Amino acid sequence: MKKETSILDVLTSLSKQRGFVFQSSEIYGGLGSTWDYGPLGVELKRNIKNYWWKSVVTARENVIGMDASILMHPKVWEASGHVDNFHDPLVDNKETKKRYRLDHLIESQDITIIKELCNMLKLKAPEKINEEIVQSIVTSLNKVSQQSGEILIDSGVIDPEDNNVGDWTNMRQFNLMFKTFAGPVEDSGSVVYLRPETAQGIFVNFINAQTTSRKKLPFGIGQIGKAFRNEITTGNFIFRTREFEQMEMEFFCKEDETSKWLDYWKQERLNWFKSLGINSEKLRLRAHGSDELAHYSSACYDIEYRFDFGWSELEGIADRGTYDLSKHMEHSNKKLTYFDQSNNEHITPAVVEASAGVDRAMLTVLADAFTTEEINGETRNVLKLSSKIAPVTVAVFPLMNKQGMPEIAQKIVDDLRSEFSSFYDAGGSIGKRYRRQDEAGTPFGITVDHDTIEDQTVTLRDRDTMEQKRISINQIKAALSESMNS
RNA sequence: GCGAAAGUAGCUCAGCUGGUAGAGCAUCACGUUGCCAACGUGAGGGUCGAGGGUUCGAAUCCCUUCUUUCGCUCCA
Repeated sequence: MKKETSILDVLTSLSKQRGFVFQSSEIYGGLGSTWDYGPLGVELKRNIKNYWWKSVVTARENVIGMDASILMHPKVWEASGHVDNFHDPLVDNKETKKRYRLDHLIESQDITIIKELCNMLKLKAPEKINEEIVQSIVTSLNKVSQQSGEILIDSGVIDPEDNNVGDWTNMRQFNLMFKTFAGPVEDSGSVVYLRPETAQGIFVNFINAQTTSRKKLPFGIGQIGKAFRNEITTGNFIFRTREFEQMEMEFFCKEDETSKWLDYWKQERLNWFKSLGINSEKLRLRAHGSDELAHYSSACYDIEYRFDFGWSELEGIADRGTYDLSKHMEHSNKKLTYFDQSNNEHITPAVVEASAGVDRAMLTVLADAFTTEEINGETRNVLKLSSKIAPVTVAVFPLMNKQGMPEIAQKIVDDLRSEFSSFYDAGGSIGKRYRRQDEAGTPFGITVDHDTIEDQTVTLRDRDTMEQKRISINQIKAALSESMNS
C-alpha cells in the first residue's frame, strides 16, 4: 500500500470537519473503535434507517416490525449457540509473531502430530483428521489452558509460516460477547450479555408477533437496533466496530421454500443499495462457500461493496433453516410452531435472514458519493448523496444581505422546514455557500435575488449539475417533492 | 492481543542536532462585492495524546500508557 491519501482518510477528516462522525470520548483520548454521529451524521444515519424501514417493513403487507431489548435472558445465547460457538481460541507463535485460530492451526498439522497431541491429552488416537477430533483437542486444551502452550510445543505443532515447531503461547479464548451483570450484585447468577445480533430478539418473539399481527406464512419481522461484539480487531473507520447497529429482517416460510425466498431477498436487498444511487459496478452478490457458512446456515449470500480497502460485506442474506426456532423450542420447552391450515399440520417455520449493518451502509453511501471535481481551475468537493437520504435536502440563500432578501429567504426556509430538512445560510459569498452545501451533500439550493422582489421567483440549483432554473416561490415544494421521488 | 508506523490549532501539516510553538484552510466580526471556495482589516483557538523521567531548560531524548492506521484473526 502506498502512502497516498485514501478515500477513508478523506472521509474521516471530512466527517470530523463537517459533523458527520466524531471519535467517541475524544476529549479523554478516545475510546477504541467507538464513534459518535454528529449533527449531519445523525440525519444521514436516521434517513438510511428510515428508508430501510419503509422499503422492508411498512411498504410490505407481509412484513411487520418490532423492537426488542438489548439485554435478554442468558439462555437465549445458549440456545442460539453463541455461548458455545461465539469465541475464538487463539494462540501466538512468539518466534514468528503469527497468530492462529487454534482449530485452524490443528487442522493444518500432520497426522503424526495430531496423534501425539491426542496421546498427551489422553484422547483416543484418530485414524484421520476430521472436525470432530479437532474440536475435542481444542476442548481438552482449553481445560488445561495454562499448560496448553507447553503441550503444543512438546507435541511438535508446526507453524505453517516457517515449517518449524512454534514457540507457542498458551491458548486464549476471545469471547466475542460482551458480558455484564444485571442487578446490584455481581454474581454469576445475574450474568447477562449485550446482544451480539438483533435476530434472536425476533426469534424469541416469533409467537407473540405472529399471533398479535395475525400474519400467515410466509411473512417477515424486521428490526433495527444496536448490537455488540467484542471484536479482536476493529478498524476501517466505522466499518468494523464493537458497538454497531443492524437492520435485520427474518422472513419465516415453509422449509421447502427457503431457496425461493433466499433468491427473492438477495435481489431485493441488492436493488435497495442500487436505489440509493450506489455505483452498481462496485456492488456484487457473493455466494458463501461451504467452508464459510456459519453453524446455523445452509446457504448464504453477501452483498459486497468495493471499498478502496477491498470488497467488503455490507449485508448477509442467509438461509437459517429451522435452526433458530428449533433450538429455542428445545431450550425453552415452549412451542414455537405454526399451524398450517392447508395441510392441517403443525410445522416449524424456516427462516431467511437479511442482515445489514447500518454503519456500513452509511460508510458505503459516503464513500460512493464523495467526488472531487475540477471547476474553473478550482477543486470542488461534492457528496453526491441520494436526495432520499441526504442530511439536508434544501439550503436557502439570499444573494445579498440587503434589499429585504434575507427576510424573504428566511420566510421561505421557515415554510419549508416542516416538510424538508432545510438550512439557511447568509455567510460569505454565494459561491462559497454553494460549495459548503456541496460538501455536505445537500442536493438542492434556493437563492433569493433581485428578481424575487419583482416577481416572487427564486433559482433552484441542482448540486450535481450546478444548473439553475427559475421557479416561483409557491412551486418550491412541488419541485422538491418531484425531484426527490424521481 | 502481537508486529510495524503515527499522534503538534476544528482540518491538513511544518517545527533541522533539546532553548517554553507556526503556516494554509476553516470559524467569528467589520468593510467591500454580488450566482459558483473573491478581497481587505482584525479576532478567537494549542499546558504539542496522557503520565513519569533525564536536563538549568523537553513538542524534540528515555520509559509507561491511551488512541489511530496497516497486517494476522473475525464479522453486520
